[in-house]
Amino acid sequence: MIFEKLKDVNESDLAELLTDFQKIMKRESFSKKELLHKEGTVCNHLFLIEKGIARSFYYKDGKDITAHFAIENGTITAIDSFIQRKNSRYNIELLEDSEIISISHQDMHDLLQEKPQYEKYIRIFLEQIYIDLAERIEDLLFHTAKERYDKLVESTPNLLQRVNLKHIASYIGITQETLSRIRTQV
Amino acid sequence: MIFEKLKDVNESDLAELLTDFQKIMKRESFSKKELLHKEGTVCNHLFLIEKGIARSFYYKDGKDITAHFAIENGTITAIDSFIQRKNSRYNIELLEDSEIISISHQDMHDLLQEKPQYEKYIRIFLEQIYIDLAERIEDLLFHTAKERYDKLVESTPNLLQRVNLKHIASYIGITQETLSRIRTQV
DNA sequence: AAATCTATTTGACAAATGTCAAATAATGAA
DNA sequence: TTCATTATTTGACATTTGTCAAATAGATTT
Repeated sequence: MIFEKLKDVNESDLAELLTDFQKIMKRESFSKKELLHKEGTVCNHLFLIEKGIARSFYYKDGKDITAHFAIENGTITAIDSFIQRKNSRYNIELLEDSEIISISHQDMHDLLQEKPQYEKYIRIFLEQIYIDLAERIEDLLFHTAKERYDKLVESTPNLLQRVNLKHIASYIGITQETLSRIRTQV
Repeated sequence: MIFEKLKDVNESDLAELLTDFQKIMKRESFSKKELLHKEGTVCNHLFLIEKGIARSFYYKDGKDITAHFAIENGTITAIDSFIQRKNSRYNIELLEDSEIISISHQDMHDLLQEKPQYEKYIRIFLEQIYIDLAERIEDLLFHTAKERYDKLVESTPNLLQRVNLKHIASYIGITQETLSRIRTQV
């Protein structure tokens, strides 16, 4: 299932939506370290990870900060830019050789114009990612670095094997050294 | 303008939407300290603040944590519960005597069934609040407590005069004592 | 395998923030 | 106004996390 966030919606409606979305999806292979999106430009695509792993990141005081990871069946884009049509501060980078499906903003916009009944699913998608984000805020506010780390490991067990420690560290808002120390604690 | 987040959309479309939404809006007066929503129940309303101020909060290890403030023209709900139709961890409390407009989930659902063209506006609304939330995450991750405080003061200057320090402190993720010290620094 | 590059860990110390208790200030009720 | 309650500030100290430098471990290339 590609639109992971829509998995609970009515299946027959969804089938039609998928058919229409298939038409505007473009599948492509990319190598590790390639950028799907570069900062300073408007992000015109929503990416679905079919195989592989991607992260969005940006630079804060010269430091590379991971904002989001996406693995198989997940989605990623420079969300602020994709929504607001303004230049993005984010880069999107592949951390493994990957198979990526991309949907252009324009195509999606056109499809929604043509079939406004799909707005509902976009709305549901947004609701889901909003909830995810709200949970992340709670996490940052009310859990220690160790708790955040444990929670991430639990929710995405094999992320650690696939991603550098420094990316995990910046994602949970701590330095690499602190994360290293946390891991060795019993 | 009540739907603050929709202010950039096409005005003629919006006028019709507003007319329809007016029909499902209920205006009510509440006193300071009243709860618009109580934790442990499903939140069935979206609230618009016409006059006054509200906050959503919950308890973490016995401590009262503010998740969100809403002042005039803003919206508030127990968003996780409103979206997912499950019991909420949040309470919504009024911090002043207030005039509140409420929209029931059911009425909104029915209206969207009847006029699916409005889905688009809900989508835009969600996009906007998603961006707000994403900014809040960046804020928490990459700004010091003092920077977060200054930013809040700048974005909502009179919040301080209207809200207890402890609520501001928990909102920006620090203790009341730390906030008190931050404020006296030059 | 050796050399090189990259990732992770460790040490020593500094800075930021938290905790708990108490003092002071502000507010609201009698 | 006075008293009682609530809000804010301050002090002393503990804990968490950051910074910078160096050491070690692991991976990749030759």
